Amino acid sequence: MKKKKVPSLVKDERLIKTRREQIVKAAVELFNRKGYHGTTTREVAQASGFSIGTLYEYIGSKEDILYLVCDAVYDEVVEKWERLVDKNLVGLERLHQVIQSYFRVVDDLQDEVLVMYQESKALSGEALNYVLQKELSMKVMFEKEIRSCIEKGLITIDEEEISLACHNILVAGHMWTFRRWIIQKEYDIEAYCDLQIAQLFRGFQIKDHSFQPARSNINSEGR
Amino acid sequence: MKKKKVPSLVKDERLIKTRREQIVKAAVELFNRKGYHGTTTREVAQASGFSIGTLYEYIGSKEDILYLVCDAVYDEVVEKWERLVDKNLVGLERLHQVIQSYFRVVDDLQDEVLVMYQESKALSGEALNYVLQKELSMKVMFEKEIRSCIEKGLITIDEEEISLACHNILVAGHMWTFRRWIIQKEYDIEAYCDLQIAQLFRGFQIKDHSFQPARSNINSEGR
DNA sequence: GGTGGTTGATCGAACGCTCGCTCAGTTCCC
DNA sequence: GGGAACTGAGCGAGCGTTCGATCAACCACC
Repeated sequence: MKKKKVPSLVKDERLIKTRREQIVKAAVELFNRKGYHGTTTREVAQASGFSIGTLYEYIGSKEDILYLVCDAVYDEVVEKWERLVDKNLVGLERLHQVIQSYFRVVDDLQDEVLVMYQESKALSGEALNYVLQKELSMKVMFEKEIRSCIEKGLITIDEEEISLACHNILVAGHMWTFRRWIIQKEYDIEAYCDLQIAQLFRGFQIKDHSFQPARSNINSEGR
Repeated sequence: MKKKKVPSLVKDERLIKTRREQIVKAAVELFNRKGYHGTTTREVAQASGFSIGTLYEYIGSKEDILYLVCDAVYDEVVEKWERLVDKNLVGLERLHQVIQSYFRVVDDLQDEVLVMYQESKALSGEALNYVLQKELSMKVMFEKEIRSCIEKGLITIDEEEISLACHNILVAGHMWTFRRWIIQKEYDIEAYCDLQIAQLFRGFQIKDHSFQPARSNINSEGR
């Protein structure tokens, strides 16, 4: 018995993963359009391409869907974000590009980001904390970049303003998706990004006089 | 027949108003805590102090409650706001104080503001547009103040940045309520207000060199 | 002052419906 | 032919909403 396929006691792990990805994908679109509470499990099932019964083979409850969505979305955002950041950059150029990448990912994954920020509050207990923690960790990423610039002597900024600056970046991204009918009519993402970063950088006393935040151009690798 | 009381064909208007205020007050608290979809009409009735049957004497549907809430909240915010603004101020001091007043009202009416921003999207059609229009008009108030300062030659700011600046103020207020569990741990409202205004004003080229945005102190009339 | 009638405010059981979720049965594929 | 994958009718709970019953206040009339 060399390769006797073990009759798995559990269901095929890969299938579970695939099915859950289908569910998440359908759910993101629905939650984005109708909200978590406004979406029924039947709708999720139908949009995923199977019956309500099958849906419940892969999830335990409706809230599980939201949890899967938030979890996946966060990972997707962070992963895409990290892929966009140019590892060769240092100093202010790097800080600039990290923020720029964040805005671009937010624009690229609008539906996902909106759900992550808006619907996660419907989660309860553990799951809610878990997701909010993930959100916080994005803020920490910005904080690290800013502190790195401070340590290198590139900028000066009041200690109490660091955290607020990071909040403002996060929220600026969130708002791009949240009230799109207002902002997105006036700006495209690159203009929005440039203006927000310019505003943010005015809060830094910049010591590196050679630094000039370049206007955005489409030089990032494709999405 | 001097004072013959006319048997009113319609219900007592004043009673309707009072009852609706009761309903709105209870609903704000519930919507804030559990969201619109997460709140039942029975809960609203009980929290308002009467039965489900009576509730429906004063509203037409559940969505009516949300509409009443959004409408009332907006008016309350604007009214309190206008009362806080010192009419004697002009120029940059006035702009500064208008923004400061906005933050103070937002802090004072946290629950209401959060519901206004977060739950209004559950409205449909006309009602949604109506509320969004009211929201937009708050932004316009800031815009007017900024343009007034520009016309007076007090500040210079890129035309395309004006709208974004106003938008950022609104969002900063929203953020104060939306992520209160994290932000309000780090700052009190006055510190938050000072820092946000400082950040905003860095975006203006200030021509009036005598202007020094005073640190907040509790000099406004009591709430 | 007592009485019967009218009115408007309030109540809560009940209705019809939709929801999240289950499970006995079917289909599909190795 | 056996088990994994899938189905959808059906369940009970809970939802928004309705409506006939109840109650207190008031008025006209004797």
